[in-house]
Amino acid sequence: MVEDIVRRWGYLTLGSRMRRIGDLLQGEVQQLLDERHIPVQTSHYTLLASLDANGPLLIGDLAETLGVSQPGITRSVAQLSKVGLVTVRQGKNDQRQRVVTLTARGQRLMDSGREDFWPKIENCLAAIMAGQSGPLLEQLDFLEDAIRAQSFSQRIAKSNREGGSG
Amino acid sequence: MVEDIVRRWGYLTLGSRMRRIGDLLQGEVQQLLDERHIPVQTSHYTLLASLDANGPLLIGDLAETLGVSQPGITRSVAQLSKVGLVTVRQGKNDQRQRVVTLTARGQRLMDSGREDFWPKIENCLAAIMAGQSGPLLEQLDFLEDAIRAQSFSQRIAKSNREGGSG
DNA sequence: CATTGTTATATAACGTGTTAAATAATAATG
DNA sequence: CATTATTATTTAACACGTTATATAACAATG
Repeated sequence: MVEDIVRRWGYLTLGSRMRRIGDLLQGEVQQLLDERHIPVQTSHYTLLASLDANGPLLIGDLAETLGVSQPGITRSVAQLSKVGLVTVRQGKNDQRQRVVTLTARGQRLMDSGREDFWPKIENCLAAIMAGQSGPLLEQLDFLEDAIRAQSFSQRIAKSNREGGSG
Repeated sequence: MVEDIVRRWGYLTLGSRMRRIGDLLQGEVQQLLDERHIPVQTSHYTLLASLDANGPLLIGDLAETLGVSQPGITRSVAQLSKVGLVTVRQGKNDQRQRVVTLTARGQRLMDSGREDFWPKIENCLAAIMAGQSGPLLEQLDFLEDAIRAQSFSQRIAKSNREGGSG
């Protein structure tokens, strides 16, 4: 049996470790989006949510808000525009600028997300991590195990059966 | 001023958050590798380290150990083989298998890493995170701020000046 | 022993991030 | 006002992960 190097080596491989857990988490969220037939990639969802929170933004502002590079935003916006969730128009005073705005459909998506989808994820992770307060590496072990043990989808279904509203 | 959505939204965006910090960390390690003229990508380094720890491994074993997909390993091994850090030979009994082995040069790289490079990273992160034991999100805030405040390279240079051996 | 299934690896196609260089609008300067 | 620098965005090339599928060797079965 071969051991999981990335995990055992602690800080030395923390970078790989965090990316790996990040991927896992994004996968879980993607599954939830797919189940709800929300036609969006997890990464794009964050972009839409930023527009929902801040109103129309420039490409550069989005890059700054989301902490990714500008070319990444250009590509995401192009895809979201193609599926009709955002529109892009030129800046009024400065014609270099591109202003990205939620369409009515995009806005509806965010409205329902705010009410239903977002709290579910928030609760799910809050429940997993409740009471955890120790060294980072231990909390990461715990989180990774928990995600692999039961999907968010299952957790949410279970909490619906038990609690109703939570 | 636009706020950092990924950070403020806590658990909802934890996936993006962890990937982002993972990328940051890998970038820091990459910088250290570059400074030492170690001609390897951070991600490849883990693969080499696994071979160092476990001895020769099959492609599939590497995938399992490192927690990445098998095609990813195939590609990494091809690149490492091209730069002469590993060799690949066919399995003796089972000709489908490919056995990946460190070359002498690869082994030397790992030997020096074990003595010099790895402890530096370990110490660097241990120093940053020393005493941190609270909710995951707070520790992530702390870690991200710390990395952005001072590079690993600077931290290590500083600790060399002060402590000598640490 | 030809056929069929399984296993180990490779290849292809894609997603999504990056940096570097190109483009085009604006601002600044002689 | 022509020229040069700066800024906002796009395009291109690459890194590296994924999943789905192809290939080729091995194992099992009639």
